[in-house]
Amino acid sequence: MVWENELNERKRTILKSIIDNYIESAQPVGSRTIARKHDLGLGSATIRNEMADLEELGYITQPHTSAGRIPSDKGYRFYVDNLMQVQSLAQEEMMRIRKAMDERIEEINKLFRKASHIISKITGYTSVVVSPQLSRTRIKSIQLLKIDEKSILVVVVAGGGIVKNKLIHHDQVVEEAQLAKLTQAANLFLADKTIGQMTMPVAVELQREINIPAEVILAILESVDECIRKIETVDIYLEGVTNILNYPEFSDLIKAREVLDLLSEEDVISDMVRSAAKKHQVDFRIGSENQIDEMKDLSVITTSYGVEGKNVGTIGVIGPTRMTYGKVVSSIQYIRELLNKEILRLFGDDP
Amino acid sequence: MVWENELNERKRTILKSIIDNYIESAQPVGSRTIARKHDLGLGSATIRNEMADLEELGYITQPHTSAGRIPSDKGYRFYVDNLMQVQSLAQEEMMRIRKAMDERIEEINKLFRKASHIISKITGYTSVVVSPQLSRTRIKSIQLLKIDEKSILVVVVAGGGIVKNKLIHHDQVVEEAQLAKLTQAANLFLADKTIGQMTMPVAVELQREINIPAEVILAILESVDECIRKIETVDIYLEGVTNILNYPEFSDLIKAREVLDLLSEEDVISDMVRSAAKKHQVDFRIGSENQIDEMKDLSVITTSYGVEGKNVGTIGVIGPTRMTYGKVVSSIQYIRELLNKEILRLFGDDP
DNA sequence: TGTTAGCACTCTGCCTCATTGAGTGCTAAT
DNA sequence: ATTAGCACTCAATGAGGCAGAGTGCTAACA
Repeated sequence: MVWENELNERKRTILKSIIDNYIESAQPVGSRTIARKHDLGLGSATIRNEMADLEELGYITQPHTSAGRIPSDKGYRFYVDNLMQVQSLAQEEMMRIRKAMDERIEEINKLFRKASHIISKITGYTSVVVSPQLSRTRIKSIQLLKIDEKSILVVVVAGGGIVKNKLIHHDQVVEEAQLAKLTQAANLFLADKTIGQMTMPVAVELQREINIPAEVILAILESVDECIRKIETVDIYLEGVTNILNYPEFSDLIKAREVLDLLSEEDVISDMVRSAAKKHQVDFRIGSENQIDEMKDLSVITTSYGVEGKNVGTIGVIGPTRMTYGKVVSSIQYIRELLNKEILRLFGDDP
Repeated sequence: MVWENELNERKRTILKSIIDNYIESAQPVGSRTIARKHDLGLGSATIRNEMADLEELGYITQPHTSAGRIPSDKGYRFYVDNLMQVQSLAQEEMMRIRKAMDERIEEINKLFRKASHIISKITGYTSVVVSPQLSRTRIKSIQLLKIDEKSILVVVVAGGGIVKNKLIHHDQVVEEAQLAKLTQAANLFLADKTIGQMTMPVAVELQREINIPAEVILAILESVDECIRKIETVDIYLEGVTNILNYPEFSDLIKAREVLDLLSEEDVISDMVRSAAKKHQVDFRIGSENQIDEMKDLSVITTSYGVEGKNVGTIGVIGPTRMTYGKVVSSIQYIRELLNKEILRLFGDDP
């Protein structure tokens, strides 16, 4: 799509200057600014000519005749692919992040929230952390507990200290010993097939064997399934939504509202962030590259974290297309590493 | 504070007209408008004089010399206390609400979220539902489960189908039978005192009796306590935050941002909504009556729901001081009733 | 042939000024 | 006690003019 050699060295330098400048100032940048600031030994008129070319090729546009140029989505795309320098974090910032992440957090959801919070603080944009999707195979055990005469608690334990439960009520008599047997049966089954497959016929057989009413067994199975579904559901930790109000591109209230509304829909976010990123890579989705129309002025930067390919979640930053890409990339990478370390600590060498 | 008889009948009528008008139009209202719209058989000049009085008494203010009047917080206060008519919901709206609440929801948190959502939809403001705070006395039972050689799952069950759990890791050997004994002991204790009191000395005694290492016992106790804390923690369901952007009083981006930031802090919200409302009453906090400075342009309307005085939570609506108080009151009351019914269904006659 | 100085032109942003309209307060008449 | 009338105030609106930033084009230059 983008013809790699379409741009010679000089055009690239100029394009980079324009974008760097625009990212910083949010103002259309003109030929004189470039000529003065980064002295390339060129006069403004020359740069004007080059800019005319860049515009024709679609990398930059003019808001109106007598204004400077601003990058187009295509321009940003070329920038992140070829021109951008990853701007490493200041020592002081790294300290700050490490310090914040260092206090041992024992609950995984708090860890994610914290990570998300830090990202939004450090970048100044909106951040998303999506928890890893745990797969069905990682269920460790199932427990059934008699709470009182009429209720049974179903507990499903997965790797990484994740536990979900559901309380069910019934009006049959069920003995503790019977439950224990059923628990055993369920766990045996689990080693083998998925619980979802353990339906009617199996239930009937169990009923004969253990003598628990079929409807109770079914209710239990349903609850187990629900717990598993809950375990498989990813959580979304969104932080710093109001940050976008800081940027002039959203000083229009209508637009701002549109974006804020968008960000309050969880499914949109999870779509948004569904990263195409390969391991250890950072993925960019710039402006109109997002499917959703309301996002044409937003960019999303994502990367995935997690151990050993399985069990991966996503970190993302959402901001205006005019984003400090270089800075965000390094932030996101740094936090990914810290997050990986913490997860390894929490999940351990858990199968 | 407000001298009930400070205002004669005519002044009241005029004040009510001003406020009704202002709530609708968001424009300062002048004497002629009043004279024309609600014909009280009075000329505009008369009304002008009355308005001058009302201003002197502090019920209304002038944004600038030649503008109409707008209500002050004191004015609104008098309005909600003495003048406001509760504007009952349209048949069609009641239908809509009932329909939305009618689909049986089995999980209590989903119920709250839904209720909150409906409130914000129907009123057009931001809504909060705070879950009931369950008290320590309502803990039903404690369960300890051996998950594997190195981990124990602590489960605490409270009334109303609420269950919290925590997984702990250790590197001692603990037998299932020992755990069972400990479970028994803990539950006995629970009937009596609160778990929080079961500390070191008791732990030592138990250790001798059951022969579980003291540190494991302590870890378990700590987890139990944490679960109880979690049960006691209220959840906050906030919906429609971006609605405030619809109102002209927040068309200033700085202000809007301030408010949005405020609304994203959970503890502020829970403070905000901590209702002084007596049972079946609706409580208003208008503008500067809120302690927080950033809220001087916001009003909060709250009421409490829940069964039989115990187990109460709060419903609240947050909006500009220029709020459609009459409408909000009836919405909030209607939804409270539906919510109460649902809760009764879910919690049943649960002790 | 590539580069650049110079110039005419364009467009936005901002300032000022006048006008309009809504509303008030006061006074005098009813 | 009420109100018509009038002078006055102030915000909002829009027109006109100016300054500044930037462009495109042309012609001259190395």
